[in-house]
Amino acid sequence: MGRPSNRSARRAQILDGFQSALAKHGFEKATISSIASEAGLTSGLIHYHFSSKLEILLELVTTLNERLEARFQSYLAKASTPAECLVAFLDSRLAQGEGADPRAVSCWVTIGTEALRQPEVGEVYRHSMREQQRVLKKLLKDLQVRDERLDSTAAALLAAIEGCYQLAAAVPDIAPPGFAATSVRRMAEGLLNRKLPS
Amino acid sequence: MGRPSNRSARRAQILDGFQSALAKHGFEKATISSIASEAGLTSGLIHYHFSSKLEILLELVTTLNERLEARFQSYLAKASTPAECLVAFLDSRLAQGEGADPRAVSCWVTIGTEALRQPEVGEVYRHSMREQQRVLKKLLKDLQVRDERLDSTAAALLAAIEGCYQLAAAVPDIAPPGFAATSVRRMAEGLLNRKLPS
Amino acid sequence: MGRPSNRSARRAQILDGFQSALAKHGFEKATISSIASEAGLTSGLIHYHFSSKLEILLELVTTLNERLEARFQSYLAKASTPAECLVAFLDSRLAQGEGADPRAVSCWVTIGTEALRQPEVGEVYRHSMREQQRVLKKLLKDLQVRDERLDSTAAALLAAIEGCYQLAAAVPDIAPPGFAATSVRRMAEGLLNRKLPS
Amino acid sequence: MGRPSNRSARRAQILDGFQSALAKHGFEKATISSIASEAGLTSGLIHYHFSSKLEILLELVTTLNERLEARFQSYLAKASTPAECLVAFLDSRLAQGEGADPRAVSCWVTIGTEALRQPEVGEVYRHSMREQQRVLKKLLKDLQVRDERLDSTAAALLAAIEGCYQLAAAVPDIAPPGFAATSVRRMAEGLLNRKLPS
DNA sequence: AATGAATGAGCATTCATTCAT
DNA sequence: GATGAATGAATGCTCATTCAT
Repeated sequence: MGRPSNRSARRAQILDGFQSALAKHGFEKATISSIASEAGLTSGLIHYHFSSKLEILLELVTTLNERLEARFQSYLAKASTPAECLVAFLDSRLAQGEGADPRAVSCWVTIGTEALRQPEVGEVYRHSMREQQRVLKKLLKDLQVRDERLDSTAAALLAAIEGCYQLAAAVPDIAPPGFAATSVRRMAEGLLNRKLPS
Repeated sequence: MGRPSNRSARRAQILDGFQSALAKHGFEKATISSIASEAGLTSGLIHYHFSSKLEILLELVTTLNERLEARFQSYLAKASTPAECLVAFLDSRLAQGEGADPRAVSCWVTIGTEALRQPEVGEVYRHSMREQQRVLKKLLKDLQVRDERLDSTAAALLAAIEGCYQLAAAVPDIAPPGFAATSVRRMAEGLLNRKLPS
Repeated sequence: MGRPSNRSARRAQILDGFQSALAKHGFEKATISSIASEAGLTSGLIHYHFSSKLEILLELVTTLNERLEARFQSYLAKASTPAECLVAFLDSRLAQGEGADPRAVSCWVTIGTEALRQPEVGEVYRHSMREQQRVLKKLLKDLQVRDERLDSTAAALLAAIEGCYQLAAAVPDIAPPGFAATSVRRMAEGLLNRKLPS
Repeated sequence: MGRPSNRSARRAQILDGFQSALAKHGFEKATISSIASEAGLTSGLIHYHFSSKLEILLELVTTLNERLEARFQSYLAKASTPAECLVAFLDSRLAQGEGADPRAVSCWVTIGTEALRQPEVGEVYRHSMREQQRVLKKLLKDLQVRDERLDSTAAALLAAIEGCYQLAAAVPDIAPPGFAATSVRRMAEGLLNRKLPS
């Protein structure tokens, strides 16, 4: 009956190689053969599993989103009050330690820029940001944030998070490691005009 | 005797074409010929005035920094208290209206990603961020921020600004235009634990 | 499994095309596409098998050296006395007939000039000349040449050979074809102050 | 009446810059602007005085030939016997000391290779070699060399000289400096089957 | 005479993608 | 599934030459 399919394992392997190449070289310079070599495969095989470089990028966005969501759920498990839930969201994005992934941060920053050029990347990036905004708005609503402020408050938090990614990737020594989670919590306090649990 | 030099005018013209190409296509795809065509010049001339594409990028960073600094000085002229000075800094980066330049924001986001790959871009980008941090720390010190918090507070504000740039460029309709200045001021209030003038 | 490699055959084919292009146009003007067209291949393929034009040149030097050495060994097989061995060396470099290769001579003259500019070419060219000098010195020593004269005698013979190449390539009708082997043998006699077998 | 013409001085200055550039970079890479910069002039001026790079090269050949001829005449002034005249010829080409010019040697080697490609360079190079052969044949005839050997003997001496140039330029340490004049005299002795004065 | 801007063709090299095996 | 050869378009950069001043 032929050999068993290893399709999904190979695709994961390629995604992993792609992340390394993307973090190191950026999208344009993450050549198929650099991806292959990071993944320990030959270049011809990449196109057997993915029809184009863009398709790999799009799948990576999905993967990264799923990982973030999983991390959020795991933080959420320990939260009970609405304030703790918001902090869980922020921490799932910014806390150091288990689940933190500098390579993924680098990739995400790169994807964010690529979103400016490639319509399809823009689409999935915007979808991701809007989905996060939707989640945040629900959390903020539970914290009694007024409706007309929900959009901009959520957007501001997302901006702060993305900005922390950018700084972490590009100027890592501008502040002590781990400053991001604390600082964004404080910034959230400013936006909400109330204290949040630490 | 001899033909008069138009070097600096041409370089400015090329920089302008480069900004357009960079904002539209990103660094790799901002080809010399696309830069030339945006600038209304021939491609050979680009390399007559700049020795490499990288050199154009580096000069653009300088130019953008100078423009930001000039905008800051103009806002500063209307500020008197330390709190107003801080707001002047934030507004010079984020306010809509005179001096706001969406194309420059797009370029800056792209430069920030390019800083992850090209050492020389990384160097000037980090220099720019550290210089802004230095300025911010002085402003924060005047607002009685404790010394051990200066670094991370300044870094957090820079992160928020960079994040707003990213969102403005990639997901412009995530919040009403102009939300950034207001939101970052509120986030600053959270970091400082005090009100700021609007 | 997988497509069988034709790497070494292709590399040989490219080397052959390179020799033609080099002999006709010189190094700078032996463009990748002229090499490809001499070899009956497409230009992209050249860079699939060689990382740079320089690498092709360096490999050609190796090839030419090996061919000369092989020709020398074949002449040597018929030699018995030390004098005959020396003549075998000279003939392997200069005799017409089997193994003579005007195109290779042209290439070698070009390589000799390229050795003046490109450090890596200079290195392999000098290595080749020194190796030949080493061999010659051994032959000369067997002919009782005094130690303090070995270096300059060997160098003089090499100069005479290289000069014959240059003349053969650039002014072919300055003397009857085949004059070189005889003349250099006579010049060797002057250097050694003794007769050599013809 | 305008300013006085400096045409010939400028041409000489350009020729000098060209020699430096040619010796350093070879013909193809001796760019107009490198010539200009070696000459301390601006690039536009080169084409005011010479219509093309090739024209500069051709003029350089003339200049080098004239210099060699002058050196020969100065050596000849001290010669009386036919043998001394031949030695004067060889020494004018190879002796160290006054009039020796390593840069010119480098240029000549380069010109000799360029002669293989560019018809016009080939023409003047061959003309130069044939003219030298003509002179040599006269000198050899005075030494009683048989007519049927004149061509090849003269060619062999020219080959030895050109080969010494090549080695001096490309492998300078292959033999002690100044070995060339002595060695070529000995080689001439082999060709003539008689002693020559030292 | 002299300067330096401008042109445009040409080059080595890269790379996503296709395809034969 | 897998390999690696092959293609061909694209790109940054170079440079002789021309020309306006």
